[in-house]
Amino acid sequence: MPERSLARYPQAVTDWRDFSDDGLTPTLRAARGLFARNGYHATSIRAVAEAAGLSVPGLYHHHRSKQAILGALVDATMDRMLAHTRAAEADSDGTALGRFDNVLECLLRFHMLRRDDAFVASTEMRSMDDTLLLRHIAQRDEQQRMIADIIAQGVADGTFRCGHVDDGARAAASLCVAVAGWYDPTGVLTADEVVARQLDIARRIAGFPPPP
Amino acid sequence: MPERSLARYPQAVTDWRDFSDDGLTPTLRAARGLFARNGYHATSIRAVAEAAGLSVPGLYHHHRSKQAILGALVDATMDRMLAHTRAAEADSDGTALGRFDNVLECLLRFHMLRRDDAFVASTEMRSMDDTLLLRHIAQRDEQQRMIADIIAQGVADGTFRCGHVDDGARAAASLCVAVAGWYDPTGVLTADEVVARQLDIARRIAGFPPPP
Amino acid sequence: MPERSLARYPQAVTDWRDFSDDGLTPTLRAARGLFARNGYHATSIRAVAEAAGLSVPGLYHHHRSKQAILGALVDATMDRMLAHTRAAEADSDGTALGRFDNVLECLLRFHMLRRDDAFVASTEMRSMDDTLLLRHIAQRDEQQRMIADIIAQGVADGTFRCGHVDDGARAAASLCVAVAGWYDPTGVLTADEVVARQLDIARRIAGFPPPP
Amino acid sequence: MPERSLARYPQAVTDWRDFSDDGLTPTLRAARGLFARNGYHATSIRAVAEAAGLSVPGLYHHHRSKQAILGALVDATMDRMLAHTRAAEADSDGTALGRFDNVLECLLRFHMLRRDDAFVASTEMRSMDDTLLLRHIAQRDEQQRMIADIIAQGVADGTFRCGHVDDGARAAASLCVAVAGWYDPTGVLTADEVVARQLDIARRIAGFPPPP
DNA sequence: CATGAATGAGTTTTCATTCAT
DNA sequence: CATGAATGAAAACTCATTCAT
Repeated sequence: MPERSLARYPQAVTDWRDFSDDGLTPTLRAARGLFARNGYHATSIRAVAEAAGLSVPGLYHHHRSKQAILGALVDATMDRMLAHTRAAEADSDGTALGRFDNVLECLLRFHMLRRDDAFVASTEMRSMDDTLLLRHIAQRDEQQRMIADIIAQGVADGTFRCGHVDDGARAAASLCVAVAGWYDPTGVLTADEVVARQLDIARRIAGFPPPP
Repeated sequence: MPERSLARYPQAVTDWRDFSDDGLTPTLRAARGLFARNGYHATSIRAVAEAAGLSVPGLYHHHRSKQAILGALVDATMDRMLAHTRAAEADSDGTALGRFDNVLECLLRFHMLRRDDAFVASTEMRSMDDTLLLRHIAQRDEQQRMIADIIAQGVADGTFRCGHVDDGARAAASLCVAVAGWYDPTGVLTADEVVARQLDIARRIAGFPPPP
Repeated sequence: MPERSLARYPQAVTDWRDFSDDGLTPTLRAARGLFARNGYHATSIRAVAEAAGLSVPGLYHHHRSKQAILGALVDATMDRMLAHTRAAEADSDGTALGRFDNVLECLLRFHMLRRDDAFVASTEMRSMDDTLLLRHIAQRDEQQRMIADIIAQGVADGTFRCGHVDDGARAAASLCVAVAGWYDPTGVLTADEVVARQLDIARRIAGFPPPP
Repeated sequence: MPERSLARYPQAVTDWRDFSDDGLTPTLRAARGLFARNGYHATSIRAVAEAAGLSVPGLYHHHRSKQAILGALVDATMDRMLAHTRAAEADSDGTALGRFDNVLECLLRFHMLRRDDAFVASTEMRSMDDTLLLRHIAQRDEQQRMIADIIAQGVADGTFRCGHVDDGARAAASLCVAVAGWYDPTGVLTADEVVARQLDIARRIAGFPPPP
């Protein structure tokens, strides 16, 4: 049974830094690559089937429509993102800075290592039907609320200085999302170095260290 | 003759804060709206013609292809963005902070007031043919270099503290681009308030004020 | 073994007015309903399987093709129609009017009570392959010849007055067939009342009572 | 402009016996033939286009969907049928028998000479969408009411004897409709002879001449 | 510039049917 | 018989584009 359908919530995250297994079926992997490179509407179902090594009706055996493929992809992506960032937060020391660093590092790695998945999820919002879009937005907002909560803790205890917590959280999240658009795994910088640099920027967005 | 084609470089910018006139033909205005809402590939040439109040052959009288419409739109957008940010910089007091504030405020206003234009230009890169894409990237990079130069000046004279100038410039530029994705002109905050908040975040990205 | 395949000729008819048991397998019952409502070509084999509570390969276990399903349905319908009308005739007093009334009443009840079966058989002639079509036409013609013989007897002995016996037989048969298209078992008239009214019309078609 | 779209109501009928001009566009003529021979669902839009000498998109230039083609065909058919039967009635001497003979003769000729049109309209009711079906049924019912009115007049003045006027009208109309299913213009009988025989049957259905 | 007509190549989706297990 | 997977062929329909008038 090669195309096991994804459970909505993946098994427990053991290492929140590990994104080596994408957990996707061949079909979704094929769709992800094509959607990322050409866009949803510029990708034909024929091309997806071909890339997945299936005939067109074979593909429809697994997914009832092109939109359903996008849905499965986006759901898997957002589920994984939330599951990992939650694990990262749980793995922290509980301080504002500790939580912030873990969650932001996790988000950065996710957008670097699951580049195409993340790119599709953030780029194809216009291509999602209403129910999928609502689900996606809800999870995106949940992610930002998580960051906002952390910043608020830091502002309260003096770790951060940030006038508008929600704006800061959005900017920090956007910073991570943007990484999926330019990060090149074959580039000169190591992944760790990229993470360090972007995390430094994220900290400044949150107002760390606070000026005197 | 309602559809005067755009000169490649618009007339001199008299007020870099003023984006009230988009300088677009009805056709480009129609295409912009549809491309922004539905995406390039999900927009048919017929829909553009209809929204522009033209017949299909009439539309082809003005633009030789669908791609040429995207090209004209993107070119106009990037030309205007660069022209305004250059004017904003020239209008500054020449200090690093003065140049930074003017350029970033200009970029923010551009992405807020020319929302759809900016959104299409940044979203439809995958839909651009090679020559258009190169042109677009060159102008985007020029814009980022401009910011990087300013940050570098500030780092040199102690105004900013920023370990990696290029990363900072990209993050600041991305911050502005992201605004086009969420800014709602009918929202509760005034445009000036949004600009102030985002400019504050941009300054922190550049490392201002520098911690002791 | 729920899906016993039909013998070509059903067991002897004990009561020619009784159509309570259609003698169909679940598959044929499902197909009949869908063919009647949507038509043969608008009905998918998957829909038939689902309505029959079978899997698609399970359905193919019983019938070698979609066409074979139609064939089994039409054959069963025509066999039953002929068997019942023959029984009705045999049950008569042998006079022209007695034979006519019995046969026509039987035909009318058949088209009312086996509505969908009759409707499919008469409506889907265009969907039958050559051999099935020939079989169907042969049985339909046999039915009409039966009526024509009866009318001819009545014309000969003065019971009926009908210039063109074959035309009359066809018109009488068509009258019955048409009933399957409009009869509503939930309507205000009882089945017996409908039979009486239509039989009256059929008699007039045959020229009974003859004008002086 | 080869494909003039049909006005909903054809020009005034000058000779209600004349059905030589079908007033159809080449597309509708092609569709009519294929729908009549193979049925709506068994006819592909490709086949219609080919038979009409058009490419597939060329066909869609004239009709927005396959259903719209059926609609145009059925509407034209029913409009023509009603227009001619009204003209036939108006052309009568006003007596019940005169009206009846004219209207029924007209209906018979229509179903003989516009065989395929009539056959499609009566056979493809299951393939019509709701609005088209309602329109079709309304016109069919109007036709039957016309016949019922005439029979009622004849029953009132003693010309006809018919216990249930509506049943008689339906049977008479069905008789005509059935003709489209079996009439063969190349057969041995002349059209006039067929009309005469069937009209004779129709009169008997209405109860003419009344038995003493 | 509008109208009207046209088209090759493409789109997403469904069909009847088969086969291994 | 069910499940699950598969497929060639075809379905209805749309695309960007062109051309004559």
